[in-house]
Amino acid sequence: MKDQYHPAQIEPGVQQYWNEHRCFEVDEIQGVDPYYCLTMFPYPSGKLHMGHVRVFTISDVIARYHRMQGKHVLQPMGWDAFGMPAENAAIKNGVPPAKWTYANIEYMRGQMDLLGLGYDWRREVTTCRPEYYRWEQWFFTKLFERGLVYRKQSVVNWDPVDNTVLANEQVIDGRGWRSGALVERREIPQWFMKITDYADELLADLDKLEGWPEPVKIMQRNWIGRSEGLEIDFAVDGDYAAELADTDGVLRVFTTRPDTLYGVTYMAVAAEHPLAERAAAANPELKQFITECKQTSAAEADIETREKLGMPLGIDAIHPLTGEPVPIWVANFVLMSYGTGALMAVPGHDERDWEFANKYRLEIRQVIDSRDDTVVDVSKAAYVEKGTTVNSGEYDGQDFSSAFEAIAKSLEMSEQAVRKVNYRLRDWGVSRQRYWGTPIPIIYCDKCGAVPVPEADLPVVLPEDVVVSGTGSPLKDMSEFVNCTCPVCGDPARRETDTFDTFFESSWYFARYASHDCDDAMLDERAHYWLPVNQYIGGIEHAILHLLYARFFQKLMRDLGLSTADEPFTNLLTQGMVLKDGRKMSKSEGNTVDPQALIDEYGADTVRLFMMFTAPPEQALEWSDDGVAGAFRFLRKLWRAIHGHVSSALAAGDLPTDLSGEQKAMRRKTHEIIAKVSDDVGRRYTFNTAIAGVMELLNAVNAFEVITEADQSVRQEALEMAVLLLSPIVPHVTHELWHALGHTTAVIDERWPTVDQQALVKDEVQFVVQVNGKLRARLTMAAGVNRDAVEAMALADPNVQQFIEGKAIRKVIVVPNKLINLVV
RNA sequence: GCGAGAGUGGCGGAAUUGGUAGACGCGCUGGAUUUAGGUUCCAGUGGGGUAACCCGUGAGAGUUCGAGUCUCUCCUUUCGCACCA
Repeated sequence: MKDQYHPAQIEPGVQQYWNEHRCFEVDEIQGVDPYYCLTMFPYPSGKLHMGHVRVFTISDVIARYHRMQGKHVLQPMGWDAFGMPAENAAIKNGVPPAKWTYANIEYMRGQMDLLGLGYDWRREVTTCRPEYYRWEQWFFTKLFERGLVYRKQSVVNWDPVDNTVLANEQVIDGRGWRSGALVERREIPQWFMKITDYADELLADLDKLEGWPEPVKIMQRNWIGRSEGLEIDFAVDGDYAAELADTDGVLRVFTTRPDTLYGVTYMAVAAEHPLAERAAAANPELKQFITECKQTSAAEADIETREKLGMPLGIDAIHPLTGEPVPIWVANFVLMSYGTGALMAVPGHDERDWEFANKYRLEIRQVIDSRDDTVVDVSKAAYVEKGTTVNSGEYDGQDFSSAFEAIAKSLEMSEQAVRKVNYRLRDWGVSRQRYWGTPIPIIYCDKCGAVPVPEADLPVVLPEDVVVSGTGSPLKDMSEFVNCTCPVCGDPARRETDTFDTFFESSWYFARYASHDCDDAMLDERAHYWLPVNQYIGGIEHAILHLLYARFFQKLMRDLGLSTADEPFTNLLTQGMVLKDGRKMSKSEGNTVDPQALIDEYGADTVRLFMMFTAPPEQALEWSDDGVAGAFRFLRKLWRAIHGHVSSALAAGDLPTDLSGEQKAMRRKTHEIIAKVSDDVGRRYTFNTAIAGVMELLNAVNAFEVITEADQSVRQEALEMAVLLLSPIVPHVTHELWHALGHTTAVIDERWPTVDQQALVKDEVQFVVQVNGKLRARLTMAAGVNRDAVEAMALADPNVQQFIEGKAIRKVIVVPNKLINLVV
């Protein structure tokens, strides 16, 4: 054993050992306990950043820990390879996106290997390869046959100068990022998937996901946003049959509060609503207003944070119960994509409606009174609680549910309303007007319409040798791609040039790892062996979209008979970001730290240790150069301790049965730490406290004086345990140290240590004595001492006496083996 | 605007079930060894006070024998908001 720790001299050799012994290659062996540990696969952006290093290390530690538990562990890796950055790089450097992407993958894979990450590389999945995306094209055509996909008009950000669709990210302060032009919302036809058909199941199954963080489940519940209410039809005064053709000639709105129907004093529609368009045709001022309304990005956050503006259309709706005319307004906060793009406004009992009414001097009418003493004054603020109906004609004096029922029944009878379950969740628009993505496998024929590409003609291969200009997809100009024949009638036809949302690829890759090389089906029986994923790890930023889409796809794959699992991920760990100086590490902030330089300087183990020690995985991690140096120092200290131990003249044999007090204390510490670290790693995933525990153990070892062979044996045990407990986190150095401690086996093949309960037995405990909840003494007592004895000891303490002198003891609280509180 | 988190020494964090606030590490101070030092070792390190002790977990209230932990109000901040991945 070398007397100094030199990571550069050991890490390549250990990695070579893993490769030669194929340590991470796992097959579908029966009679073992499979464990599928998965990291969210990265976008190949160029080189690894600290966020990658963090999430990969967390996963690798979990995978290695479960391997030590005797599980048959699969940990695969792949590339979410389609996306905008490749197109941006192409515009900037003139390199085709494919070439850029493949080069990045090669480089990043090398970096992963340097970090000692234990992947089964045989299963690597790269989403931009036809072998991968052909199956999602196939899947899409199957869903088309089942009626789960459809095409409709939908809003995008339109750059009127570059004549191109922009992503929300490409809209900066309402302007196109390249042209600087004011962005408009524009409607174009796009493909949608009916995720709302699965809304109820996606909602209900959240309750089954016991291994998911509660906040993520809450966010998904709120995102799905199931609400029960009424869809109410308001007749419109005048002939608007054409504009309202979709809703049978009426203005249809959804409400969860039909009990407030008598409080409706205006209606509001979205700028894109046909009624608004119609009214604008005859009113230039209104037309101007609607144009301005549309001059924001399509992002909901932008729409919702704008100043609330509106204008009357000069059209009235007819109140379905009172027959009164109700003015219809266009308002910039009404979303065409939610509900029917129109709403009934009850300013007395809805905050947003109130603000709008207050601003435009619209009538505010109270129709709900409180059920307690609260004074309701709707001229001051909206009263949004459920209460008792007032000013509601024959429905007065009812509580929420009876008013709801009575009004619902009445309107159902007259066919002016239906009960409806509404979702905030919208169908998933999967079309992107971009080149670097999976071609949507659809052919447009003048005679036959939109026709899915037949299975025999799949994949629709994306041409990789292209020039990207930044003004729309190059596919549109490639006649050899666009021109084709209709698979139904054989007439000349045109191919769809839009590509899939990249969330499409990331919604099923976890399943493909199991069947990575299957070339005659999307998945095969191997998927049954591995799915569902036991542990999924990734950034909290994916809490809603990616995780919801992946859950949706799992259910679709199940319903197509490809998998049996209802849910894709049994346990989920969401990891926090890596910050520097309190800010997100990013190129634009100019505060990135290159992991490569750190690996070169300190070795992979130090980088891994720092990442795991500095913060618990769910929290944001603050970068610190000094912290990295500290992690390195700890590994050097461990190395030195073991070097000193094995260089001593004393032999370590079996542990003697008759131990001294110091030896017992050392062994107790060792086994307390095994118990703590096992809980921290296995149950709590608090790797930071696990490492702190091993640091404590090493401090105790260094303070433990070794004179006899028995001492040496006690120390041998402590050092072996430290090495085993750290081995998932710092696998290279522990591989070497395990050998140094005299073992011929590889540490990666060792089992996780178990606690010797005998070693934990304590003769004495420390009691905390409080007077009125304040610490006044600490007393050492025999373990298991009874309540009266504790009280007597506490009362006898001179410092305690000082505080209880002359006062009556009213109450005594004893927490066994821990604390006594005297209340005076 | 809506939804979900977070806030504890100079810094990262610990306190797992309402029970000793500050484990472990970084930094800093003093000392020893070496003096080539980004070496190692020892001691100290929340604030105030000679001390006994008092104060202290974003702010304010509340529940409790006891609150960093539970409840309410507020402030700050991070993430997501459907075309960033």
